[in-house]
Amino acid sequence: MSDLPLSPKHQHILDAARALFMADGYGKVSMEAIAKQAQVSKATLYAYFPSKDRLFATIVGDACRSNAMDESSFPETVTDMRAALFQIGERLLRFLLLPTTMAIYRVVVGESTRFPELGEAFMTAGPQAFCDRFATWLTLQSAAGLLSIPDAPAAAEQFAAMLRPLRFLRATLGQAPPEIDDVPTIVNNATETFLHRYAV
Amino acid sequence: MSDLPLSPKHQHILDAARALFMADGYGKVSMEAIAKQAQVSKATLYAYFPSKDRLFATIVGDACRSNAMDESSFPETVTDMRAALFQIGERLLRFLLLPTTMAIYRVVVGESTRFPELGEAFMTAGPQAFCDRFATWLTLQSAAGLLSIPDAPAAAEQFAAMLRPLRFLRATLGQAPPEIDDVPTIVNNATETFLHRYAV
DNA sequence: GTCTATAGGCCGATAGAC
DNA sequence: GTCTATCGGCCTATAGAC
Repeated sequence: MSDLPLSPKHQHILDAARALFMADGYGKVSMEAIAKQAQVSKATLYAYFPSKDRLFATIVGDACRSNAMDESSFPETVTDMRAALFQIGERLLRFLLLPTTMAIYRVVVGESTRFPELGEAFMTAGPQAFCDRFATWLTLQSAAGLLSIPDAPAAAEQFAAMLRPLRFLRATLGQAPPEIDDVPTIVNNATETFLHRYAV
Repeated sequence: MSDLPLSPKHQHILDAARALFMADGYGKVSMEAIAKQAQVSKATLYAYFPSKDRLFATIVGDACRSNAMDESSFPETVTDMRAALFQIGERLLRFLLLPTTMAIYRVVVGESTRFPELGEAFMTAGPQAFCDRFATWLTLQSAAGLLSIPDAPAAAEQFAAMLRPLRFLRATLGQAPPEIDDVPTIVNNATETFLHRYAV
């Protein structure tokens, strides 16, 4: 949230902790490993962060708040609705498949019992924020006569959900190659189904 | 897999370990806690299972293989396609929302970096198995002229995906009440969209 | 502020009595 | 087979020197 300039050491610690926590979760990472990665001693580490819990919550909470799907992801003027939906879907799916995004999801799900507040921060800043913006955009298109949508939030969620087939779940579990070559196929299929339901 | 009769003590250990692992994941649960819960000593625990890793993998692997969505979930003769799809979807969604199912998913996702083989077992026995059966069923309906589906596996995945909107994600993160009253709404919406796309 | 060194505790796993 | 008792190690967190 705050963009105060942090000392280089502070930043190094944050970077090291982020890398390790995102790769291995909470339990597998020790404060000793973080100190080593950040090239400081454990005592210095504890001078900056009062506990492992706090450091973890800070890292993951911040990561949740850095969302790449803001308002600029939705075109203002639409001439070709199919192309517009495809563009939105492709951008979202590529964002969801980023290693960073997948890592955050894995960590939040895995530690949701230990840190329930992270689940809330993740939902609010991530999926919920996207669907809210998308639903607003859909309502505008519907009002402009370009779509016929009775329940915009539900429609937004359906579209987003269709971008996560088995292939996506496999990536979540770390079983898919990093480069996904069938993104267009998935997005096309979602767009097609969406338009069959909600086109005018 | 094997249905050999296990000794009561063996079963008690499995039950205790399952309850604890499913509730708190791998790292938070100690062998001491499992022994205490099963009312045996740690030494006895280690007489039955060689290590914590093995015990965990056994528990989660077995849980993945106990899948509630088998062939009987798909009606053989269909008179009302909308009703048939609704029935399949409702059964799947209610299964997905079971505390046990959610717990398995959380644990598998959270420990997928430590135990990659669990992710594979989960996918194969769970989502992949369902989508395979569902795609087969869809192909039959398509051949019978009741649906028009170019790509049955993709259609099956789309339908399953539409059953997991934000509300479902919230449940995954432990933020939703156990009783979900809007299951019919979600399933209805998915069925409707699916039929708009794939009805004859 | 930053280090080395260590306290203090919990955990996984085992030895040995019964 | 089952127990009690304990080892060895790693962890979080801190004290004290510089």
